[in-house]
Amino acid sequence: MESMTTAHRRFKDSLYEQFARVGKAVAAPKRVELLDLLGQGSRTVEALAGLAAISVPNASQHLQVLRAARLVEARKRGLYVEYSLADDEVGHFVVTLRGLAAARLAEVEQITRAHFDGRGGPDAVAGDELIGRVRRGEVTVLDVQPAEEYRAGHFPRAVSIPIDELKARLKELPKDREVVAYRRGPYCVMAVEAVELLRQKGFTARRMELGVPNWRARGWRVATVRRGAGA
Amino acid sequence: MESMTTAHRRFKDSLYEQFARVGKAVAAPKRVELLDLLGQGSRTVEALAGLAAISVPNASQHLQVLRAARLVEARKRGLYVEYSLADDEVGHFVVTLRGLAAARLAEVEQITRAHFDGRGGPDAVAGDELIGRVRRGEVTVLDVQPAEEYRAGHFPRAVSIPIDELKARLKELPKDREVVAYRRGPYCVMAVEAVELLRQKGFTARRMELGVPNWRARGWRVATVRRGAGA
DNA sequence: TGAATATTCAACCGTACGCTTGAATAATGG
DNA sequence: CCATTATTCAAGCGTACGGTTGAATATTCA
Repeated sequence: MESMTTAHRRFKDSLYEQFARVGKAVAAPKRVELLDLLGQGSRTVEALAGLAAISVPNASQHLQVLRAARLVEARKRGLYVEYSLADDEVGHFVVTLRGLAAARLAEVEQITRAHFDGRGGPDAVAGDELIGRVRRGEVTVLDVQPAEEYRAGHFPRAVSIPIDELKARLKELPKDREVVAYRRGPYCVMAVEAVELLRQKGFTARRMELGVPNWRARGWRVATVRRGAGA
Repeated sequence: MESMTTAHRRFKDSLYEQFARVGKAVAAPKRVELLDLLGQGSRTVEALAGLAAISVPNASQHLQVLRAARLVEARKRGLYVEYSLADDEVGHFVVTLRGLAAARLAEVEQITRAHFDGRGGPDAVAGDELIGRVRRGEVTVLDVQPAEEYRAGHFPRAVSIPIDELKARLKELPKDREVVAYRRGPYCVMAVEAVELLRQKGFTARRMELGVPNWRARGWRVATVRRGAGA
């Protein structure tokens, strides 16, 4: 019943060895962080080292590991070396990875909750107080979930820009209004990143406390029409 | 500009440490293979060890690593321990992982090509000879790509069953006819697995030589209608 | 109770990994 | 040409990992 020739075994072994190459690439926390940062755009080694809070040589060799796995590409620009994701698919993979971790590892929620509980919630804004300000046009609500999830239901008047497209579509957001980002679930990992990115780019940004399912639980209206945001 | 408090650093570090937990889980080739096998259904430790060609204790501790990362679950059934994927999302993640490796690592294609070139192609069937036999109803053509890719274009009269649903939907395939599976691209990793699974289950199965893009290049008709296969 | 069996535990070995440190290698600018 | 700067190379250190081997732990069945 089993056609388990040794040739077939060798074939499988070398195949899975390749698959594990990309697994190894995301086996180190700092490398995942680097991929995440690169998902927001190309950066130099020094910049990445600073953002990830590691030494420059350390960042360099992490990047070389990622390059060996073909997940990032290096391009020499003058005195600097600019690293970038090798492919959009890499970004999607990292998103999938984070999503799986968030879905399966209770620790992720626990850690995020502890962090924001400790700091009270200086950048968290309750949906209740928000809904009125949105009506008055004082604030832009940003949905950073994947487009499908947005379509399944979102905050009234929210603009949909998935987290991995945010960098490229920043110009769609008005700079003069505060931006409130949200993501599904009580621990909004993506929203945190979105807020950080927005602040880096000069926006006034906060994150929303609760996600879509919670609104439903509260009986809020959940729109299904797509609005704002072009391209 | 950077609100890089040490608290925030610690938060990020512990968060990415969690993400890397699932990275570490797929950093070993044999663990990826085990996940792949479990994607086809629950199995005992001994069965997995046999299929992956490793010792039972080795399989056991690999499975414990996967269990620590919450990717698999163990359920005691009598004298055996039955392992299974903890969630469908895990299966999707593995598919994404394989897909990324296949897309980015030329070695994957090279290895697969070398394997099937060496063995001639005993289980490979050319699309040319196939198209007539399909018309005559002598053979079932199986599209194991994700449903979206199927919708984007597929072999005439092909039945769509994504590889990760194949196990559950086997009964949709007629057992009396030969099954020819295919996947996009010249190296059909998924197709190979599908063929193996089908043969295990008593089907007569082969894989198709070329994928959708190649048909287009050859000017074949590529249908867009969904046919066959229910739920 | 006791034999049989599936799985896990525990100790061990060689290697690879992540990180640091200090020197070497490009590329730019005076 | 030399100083400067960004990056990489190279060596070293402690730890963790993948795998083997043999014993210990359940659970079933007689």
